Amino acid sequence: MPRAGLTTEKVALIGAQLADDLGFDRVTISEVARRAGVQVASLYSHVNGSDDLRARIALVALDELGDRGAEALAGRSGRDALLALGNVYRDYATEHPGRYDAARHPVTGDAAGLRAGQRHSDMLRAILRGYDLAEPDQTHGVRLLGSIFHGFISLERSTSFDHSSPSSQESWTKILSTLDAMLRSWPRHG
Amino acid sequence: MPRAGLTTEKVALIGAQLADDLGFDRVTISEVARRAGVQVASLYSHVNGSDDLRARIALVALDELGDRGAEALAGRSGRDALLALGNVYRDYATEHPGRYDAARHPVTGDAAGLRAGQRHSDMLRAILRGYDLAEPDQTHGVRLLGSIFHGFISLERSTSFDHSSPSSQESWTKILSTLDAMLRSWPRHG
DNA sequence: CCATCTACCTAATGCTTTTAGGTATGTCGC
DNA sequence: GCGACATACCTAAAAGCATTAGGTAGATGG
Repeated sequence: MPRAGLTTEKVALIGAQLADDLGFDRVTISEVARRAGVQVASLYSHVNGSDDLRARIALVALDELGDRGAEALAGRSGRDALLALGNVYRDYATEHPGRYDAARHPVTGDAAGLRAGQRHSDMLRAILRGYDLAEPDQTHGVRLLGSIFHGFISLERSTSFDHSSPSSQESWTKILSTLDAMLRSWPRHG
Repeated sequence: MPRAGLTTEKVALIGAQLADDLGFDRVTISEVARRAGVQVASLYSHVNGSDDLRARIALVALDELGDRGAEALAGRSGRDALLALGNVYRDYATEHPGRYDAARHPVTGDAAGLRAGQRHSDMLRAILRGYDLAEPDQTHGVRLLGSIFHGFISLERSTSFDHSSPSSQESWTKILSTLDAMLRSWPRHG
């Protein structure tokens, strides 16, 4: 029997695929082993148990999202940047629902997780450079952006918006436009 | 041995308590049985397996949240209503983190779940009566409200906002004020 | 007080997680 | 090529959770 040649990274990727297929909360070491063509116990050389596997899937997702976000933000600012990053998150959640859930999973205390999270808040802050916000309003703005992005995507995915008019897409567009207007006129609402 | 006198409702409440103690994703039929002082198999007379238990916990949370929301909205309108309902959600998430997660759990296809969800979107729509929004903007507004409420609470609870200035509370206040302003000036954004 | 209902039980099966310790495969220095 | 090492993978076993089948006993109502 030829060996599978697994690494920690490959195990995490198989887990990410599994999350997209079955849902993040249905990810199991056993199923990863099955898909890798390997005995269950063998995975414990690569991953430190079930929680560690989930944390590594989260990291995969955060990194992929970070890469897409960075590319989307390059050369854009203001409203364009806002729409571009929002769509990156939303499209990623559609394409990779399991990975998106993983990314929203609290990665408590992990250094790599903190760094990945930092990267995302840095991107949000970069968007705000196109608006005229000084601290502490800039931080409030980062939190507002994060709340709307993740809140909308979460509600949309829980099918709360389904089967009703206007379409979810219309609301998304309208909300981001309103958010843009809000950020532009922020100082006046002090 | 005196019998425990369980009902489906009591099992769901024990599950809800368990969710708050250990986390919603750590809720297990075995642990509920342990806390109820009953054999595991006995729970299957009250609950239709693990997924059904989780769905019933979600329903407990949605109902409790609905009751608190209805009370908070009584006699308030506009900005007051907005702040009151927002604080209901946020405080509930702080007091009952496991139940809050349960409430955000998609309850697919259940009639009671749909009804409970409807109640919450009705409350959001009631808030918007204090602002001057005609359809389809009213629906957009409901979705914006839901996104910000749940998005902020979710991010705040994943500790993304910890250990930094300004405080999470300041951002919450500021964001709700901004939201109020967004809704008041909505028509002008055509 | 007898019949009925049902809350609760024991027993058994199968799945997942995790640890302990052994085997064999790939690689590197000589 | 050939020992020697690292480690990817294995078997085995123990423990926990989910679920089903079928039986027992405590409450309820006529």
